[in-house]
Amino acid sequence: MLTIYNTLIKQKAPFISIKPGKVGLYVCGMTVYDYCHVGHARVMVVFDVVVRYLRSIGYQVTYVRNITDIDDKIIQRAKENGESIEQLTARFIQAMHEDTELLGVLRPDYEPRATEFLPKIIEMVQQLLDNGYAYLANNGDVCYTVSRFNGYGNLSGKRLEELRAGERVEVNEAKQDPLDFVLWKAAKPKEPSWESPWGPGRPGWHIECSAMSTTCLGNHFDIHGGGMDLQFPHHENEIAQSEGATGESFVNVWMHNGFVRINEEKMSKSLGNFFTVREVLKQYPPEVMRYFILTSHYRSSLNYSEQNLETAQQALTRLYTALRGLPQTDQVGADDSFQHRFNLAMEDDFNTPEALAVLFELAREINKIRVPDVFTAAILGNELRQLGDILGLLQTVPEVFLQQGHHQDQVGLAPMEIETLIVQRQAARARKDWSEADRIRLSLKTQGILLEDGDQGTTWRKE
RNA sequence: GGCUGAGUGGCAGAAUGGCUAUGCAGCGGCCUGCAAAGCCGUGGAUGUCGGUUCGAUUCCGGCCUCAGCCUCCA
Repeated sequence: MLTIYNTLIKQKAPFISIKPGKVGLYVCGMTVYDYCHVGHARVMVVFDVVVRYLRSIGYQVTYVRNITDIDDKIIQRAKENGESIEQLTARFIQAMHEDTELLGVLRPDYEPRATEFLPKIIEMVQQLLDNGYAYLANNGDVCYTVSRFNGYGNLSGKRLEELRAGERVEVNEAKQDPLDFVLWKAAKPKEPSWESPWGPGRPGWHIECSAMSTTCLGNHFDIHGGGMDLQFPHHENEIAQSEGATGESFVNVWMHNGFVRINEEKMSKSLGNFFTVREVLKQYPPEVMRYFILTSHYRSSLNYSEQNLETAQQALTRLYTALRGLPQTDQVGADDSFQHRFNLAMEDDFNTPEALAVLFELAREINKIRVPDVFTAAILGNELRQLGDILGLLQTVPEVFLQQGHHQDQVGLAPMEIETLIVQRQAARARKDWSEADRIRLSLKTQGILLEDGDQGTTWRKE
């Protein structure tokens, strides 16, 4: 039985989908004005694993991950760059697709963009006005009346009085209550705008997600996900808007992933301490980054460091080493104890560190049995690949992974040259010229190439 | 200030009211021409002070420390 931690009730609970066998999942994607950083990568990878796992246990998942392509930051960045908003967002959407593809993140079933949903957004704002949850402020904005919505603060565990007591609530004279938030912003000169019953303007920050999610998945759907920082106010406001407009319950399960940290501090745009995905991928294979993300539970924080990526590389090397040189087979083993334990880990709120531990035990079993019984080892290898696939790992040809090396931009010897040296060294070994054999091995090692003499001859890999 | 979460071996990171996580690193052995990889074995941990209990790292309470949210942020 799959259990998922639900932020709404602050505990794990058995997952029961609204429609049997089907899951509607919406994840807040990116605001596209810059490259993906490691924090974005974490959201993408974590929910990719959620989708893969749900599908692996038989659910038909409709996965929606939006793109926010209109907001203050985008407008500002486009202005700074002297390019149009369309050019800017197109560029970063393209970049995001490149990054996620490298990371092995499957495309969502729908990838709606805010600017494609203006009619729906306007309709929802009108519904909120009609239902008495919103008002037209004297500056032309349409604002949400937070105090009218029962249960505001349930998701983030905040109470209205506490929020009011906070010193950091923005002051805006047009709002009846400082906590009210903007649904529709009246256009300022030279800003992009759309026609609406309240004059030209553009959507507020939260409404686009309400519009996109309910359109793609219906007014009431199963799971909504995103980073912890979206819990408040973004998701809190989404609930207020959606339920206020539709009159229906919005989402059953809210999932929030933890942050990526650097030196015990949140990685974020505003702190400027972020690494972009493409920066990191210059140094490490994408699968290493993916593995690194999955080494901690999705709700925990994940500390970004070179050392942790190194360790990830080594760990993945161990798994690929077990897979290396196994004969091809389609056979499935009779013993499914590894599979069972893997599933126990995953159904416990997607416990990927525990699931990875099972993978290593499987690898040990393969290494143990491969000499006496290579056939059984091959079957176990299949299982390892299959389980790895649920995590989006281990789908590379082992030789390719092991020989691609550490740093992608590193120029080294061509494989042909390495093979030639290996042949020369074999000859030296055959005539017991150990010093020559060791010289070749050492000279390759200084170039990051490790030679390993095995039963089947000498193989090489990069350090 | 309010609220939330966390503190596990050298590092990373799970789990658990009593029994071996796992990976990397260390140590010993096997294997190897020597290595590497692999296998076997091994050392080493639960912030702190109390409480509950036959027994707590695990449950409860205080304290300390850290992070996050309360403002744009995945």
